[in-house]
Amino acid sequence: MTRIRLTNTRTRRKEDFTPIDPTDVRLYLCGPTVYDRAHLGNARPVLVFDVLVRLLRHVYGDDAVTYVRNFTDVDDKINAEAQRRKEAGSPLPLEALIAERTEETIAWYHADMDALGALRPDHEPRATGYIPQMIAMIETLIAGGHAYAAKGHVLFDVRSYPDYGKLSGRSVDDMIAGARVEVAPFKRDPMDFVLWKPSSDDLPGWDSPWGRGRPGWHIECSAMSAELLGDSFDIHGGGIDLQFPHHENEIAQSCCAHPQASFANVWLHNEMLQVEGKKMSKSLGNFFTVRNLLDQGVPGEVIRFVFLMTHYRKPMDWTEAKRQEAEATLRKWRDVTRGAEAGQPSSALIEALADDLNTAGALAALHDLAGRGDAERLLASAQMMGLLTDQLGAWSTDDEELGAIIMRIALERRAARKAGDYKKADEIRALLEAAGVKLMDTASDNIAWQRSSNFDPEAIKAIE
RNA sequence: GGUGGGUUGGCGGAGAGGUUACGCACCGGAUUGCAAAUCCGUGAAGACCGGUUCGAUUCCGGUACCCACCUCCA
Repeated sequence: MTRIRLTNTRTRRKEDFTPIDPTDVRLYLCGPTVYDRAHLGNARPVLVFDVLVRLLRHVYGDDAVTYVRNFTDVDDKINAEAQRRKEAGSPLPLEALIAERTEETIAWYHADMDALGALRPDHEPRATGYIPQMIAMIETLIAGGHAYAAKGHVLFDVRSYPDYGKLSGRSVDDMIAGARVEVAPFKRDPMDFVLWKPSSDDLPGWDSPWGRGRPGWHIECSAMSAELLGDSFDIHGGGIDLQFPHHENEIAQSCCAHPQASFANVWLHNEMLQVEGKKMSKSLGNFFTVRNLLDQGVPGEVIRFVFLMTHYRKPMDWTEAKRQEAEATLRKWRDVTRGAEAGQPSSALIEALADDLNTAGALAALHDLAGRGDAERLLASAQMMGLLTDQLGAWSTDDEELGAIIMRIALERRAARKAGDYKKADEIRALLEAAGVKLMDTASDNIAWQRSSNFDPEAIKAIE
């Protein structure tokens, strides 16, 4: 059996992966808060876990993996958007506006991640569907002396959990020293965090032993992972920015509520995304969503390829140059594999992926297969990484009408060449090239052409 | 201030204490009416300063610079 190695944030080491139950490998990925379109950075953990799940299914079997990714649909940003619509004159009640917002955002998210070739998880729980489990867990924490109610809130008592801070390598005292923490007067310790908070009448709320209120951010993941994967499961992940406080708090809640269990054995964290060397932020004007890229005509498969070029534990830079390189490589590989049947994935590829998801190394294995013209294995291996799938291939097949136009122009050029009129032949070639079509003369006299990055259908039509 | 990570050839980007990463670009050759594509081939690296070692880009320490987190954030 393939030995999978993963870098575990909890131990800060690359370790052999040993599932709790090889017939049911269980993973949890922190999913989006559904208040707006997914930005490009949101795609990174999704793609990391997508490759991981494909690898685990390959090694342990298609039915031996359970993948959970949540939707956070209780959040003040969602409430704010609903409030905005209400104030803009919507006749719907606030609860309906909130539901409307989360529903449309989830549909966008699905569409955008589908476009990147990411497999849907086995379960996509929503926080609002697990409120009773959260309340039960909070009651357990209070009973165990790890949480306390104060002024309609329930807070987790970080001093009650000696390992608090272990995941992120901080001590409670260090954090207090330098942090700008909001210190509510009813907190026993400034680092105590909210498990439950009261809701005013204009906010969504649920009845609880502490009055009408809503859960804090972190408790949902603890409750939902326990419900769907058990108190102990294999892998938990997300962006490195979630390491603290979100994952630290999840560990505190889950381990105190289930002291006999291990919670997540392996913690995987991906590094952040940059754009042209800078942090993606609204103020720098380089903030964009997955949908923005798709709408600009960047195929989802190209976006996926660019992400896979960089190891998940390193900062990844989205650049125009990479986009072009990815597109050119994919076109070449799609040409090589056109009409081929998928064979067996190469062992070099599996080994690269099994070595802490070394997707860059795996792409090198694909380059090797392409170079040797091994179309069957290239196809199977690329598909292991979610590339060269039928689902993602539409962008690389050309419009028939346009193809016919190009063919007619190319035939005219061929006639000119045959007649020895190289001046005319070269002119036609230059015109096509300016419109993004590269012509290639072949020995067999067939017409062959490729698009380049400046491909422009209107310009091509204008030539004829 | 605290914590964590990074610095590899023109660019992107991996692994490994000693043997070619790989891709793109470049250069040389084959091929071509000329190109393109393709094939063959040559170059080119590991921030800086020390240490360990027969040998370090790879391990350890220090310095510089960069980034992230500590506040909603994947």
